[in-house]
Amino acid sequence: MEESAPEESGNRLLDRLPPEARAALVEGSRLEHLAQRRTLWEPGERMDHVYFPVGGVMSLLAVTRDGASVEVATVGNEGMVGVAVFLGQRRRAAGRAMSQIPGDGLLIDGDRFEAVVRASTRVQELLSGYTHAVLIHITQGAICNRLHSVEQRLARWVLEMDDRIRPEELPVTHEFLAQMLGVRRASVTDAVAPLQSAGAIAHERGRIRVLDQNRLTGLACECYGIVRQAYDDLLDWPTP
Amino acid sequence: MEESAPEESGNRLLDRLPPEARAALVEGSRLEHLAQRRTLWEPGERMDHVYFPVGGVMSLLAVTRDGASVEVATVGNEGMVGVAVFLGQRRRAAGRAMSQIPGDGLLIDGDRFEAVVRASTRVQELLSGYTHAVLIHITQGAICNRLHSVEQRLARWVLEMDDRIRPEELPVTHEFLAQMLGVRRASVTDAVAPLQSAGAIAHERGRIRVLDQNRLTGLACECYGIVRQAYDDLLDWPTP
DNA sequence: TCCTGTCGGTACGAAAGCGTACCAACCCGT
DNA sequence: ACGGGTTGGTACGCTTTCGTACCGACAGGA
Repeated sequence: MEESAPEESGNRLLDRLPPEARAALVEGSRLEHLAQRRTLWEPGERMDHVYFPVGGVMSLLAVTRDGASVEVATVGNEGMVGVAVFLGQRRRAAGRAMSQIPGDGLLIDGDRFEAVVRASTRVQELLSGYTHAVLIHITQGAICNRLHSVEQRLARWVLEMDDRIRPEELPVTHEFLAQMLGVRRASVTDAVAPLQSAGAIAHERGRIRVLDQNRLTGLACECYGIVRQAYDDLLDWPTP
Repeated sequence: MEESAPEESGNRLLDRLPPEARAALVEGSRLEHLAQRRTLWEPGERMDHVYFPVGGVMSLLAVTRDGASVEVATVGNEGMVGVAVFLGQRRRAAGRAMSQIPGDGLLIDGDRFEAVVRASTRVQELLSGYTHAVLIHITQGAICNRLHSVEQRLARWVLEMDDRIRPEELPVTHEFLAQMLGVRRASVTDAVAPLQSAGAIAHERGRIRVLDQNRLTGLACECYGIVRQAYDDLLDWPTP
C-alpha cells in the first residue's frame, strides 16, 4: 500500500528533472484542474504559464484564419504544454492549447519556469530532448495528414489517447473527434464502424473504449509507433 | 563597389550571432557546394554536421516506411539544417535532409557546433528562436496538408522557394514538385495551369518563374504569410 | 542529325472525402 | 413522464485527388 513518494509530481517529464530543479518548479506551481475543453491560450495570446499535465490530456491545435482547426499534438503526463516558453518565445502563442480529457496538472508561472531553466543545464538538456520529440510528433502529423486515411488516423488518435489515460475510456463524441482530425462528423462515424466491427474498439454515445490494442495498431498507420518511440526514447516509458 | 564585409557569412541566421561565436563556427567550417538532390542524411543516420545554406535551398523531408516522402520544411540562407543537433539529439535523424536548389553552404562539424552553442547564451537564444520558427513552419505544414488544395499548396511552395533564390528561377520539374507536395505528377501539371493562366507564374520544361508575386500570394493559402512572418520576426528580413 | 531518355499534357474510371440533410436513439432536466 | 437538446447513423450528389496510362514535345549525347 505504498503511496507515491512526495517528491514525485505525477508528471513523468517533470519527474526526470534533477530534484532541486523539480522542487523549485513544483514549489511555485498550482495543481490546477482543467475541465474538458478549457483553453490555456488562444493564438496570439501571451503565454503566462506552462502546464505539466498529471491526470488529463491537452491538445495543441493549429487554427486557420476562418476558424477551422486541426490537432497537431497531444500532451499527457509524459510532457508539457508551452514548449515555446522554453524556447524563449512566449509573446504570441502560435496555436490553441486546449484540454481534451479533464484532469489535474501543474500550472507554473512563466517567469519562474524561465528562471529555473536558465539555472540548470540538465533541465535545458531534458527539455531540449522533449522539444525534439514534439518536433517529431508534429512532423509525423504533417505526413499523416497528407498520406493516411481517416480510418487510419482515427485509429492512431485513439491509441495515442488510450496510452495516456488507460484504463479509463475516452469521453469523446464523433463531433469532437471530427474537430481533432479535421474532417466531417459523418466521416468519423464512417471510420468508427470498421474499427468496431474488427473488434478493436467499442463505442457508445460519447465514449470509446479500446478492446484490442494490437488489432487497433494494425489498423492505424505507422505514425503511431514512430511518435510513441520518440517519447519512449526520451522517457523510458514502462511498456504497459 | 562595396564587397560584403569579410565578417559576413552570407547566412542570415549565422550573421545574427555574436561575432566571436560566428567566428568560432566559421573558422572550423567548410564552404561546401551541394548539387541538386544531394542528401545530407537519411532517417536513422547519425548527424555529423550542421549546415548553414548560403546560396542554395535545402528540404527537410519526412519519409514513410514504404518510401513515400513529403516535404515538411525548406531551409535557405535564413536558417540552418540540423536543429536536432542543437537540441542535443544527433544520434538518429528523424527525416531526410536534401538539397533542393544547388548552392553553397557552411558545413560545420557537429562537435564544434555543440561546443560553441554551450559556450554562448546568446547563441542558445537565437537558435531557440529559430527552432520555434521551424516548429511553426512544420505546424503550418500539418494544417496545410489537411485543409488546402494542391493548387494552393503549390502556390505556397513556389512563393517560399522564390523568397529564397530570387531573382533566379526555380529549376524544378513537375515530377519533383509532386514529391515535395506528396501528390501525383499529373496533379502538379493540373495545378500549374491555373497559376500560369492567371499570369502569376511562367513555366517551361523544368523551370518555373514568378511573374506576379501578389497574384500568386492571392492564389496561395494563408500558410505562406504565417510562416514567412515567423522567420521575419526572428531575422527582420528586408522586404524585397 | 538522329536517337533516346526525360518531361509534361491529357484522359479515364475509381476512390475518398465533402457539404448537407434528415431522423431515430438517447440523455437529462423539469 | 414529458420535452428539448445532443448524439450518431445514413443518404445523396458533388468535388478533389488518385492510379494508370498514352503520347507528343523537347533536350542532349552520339
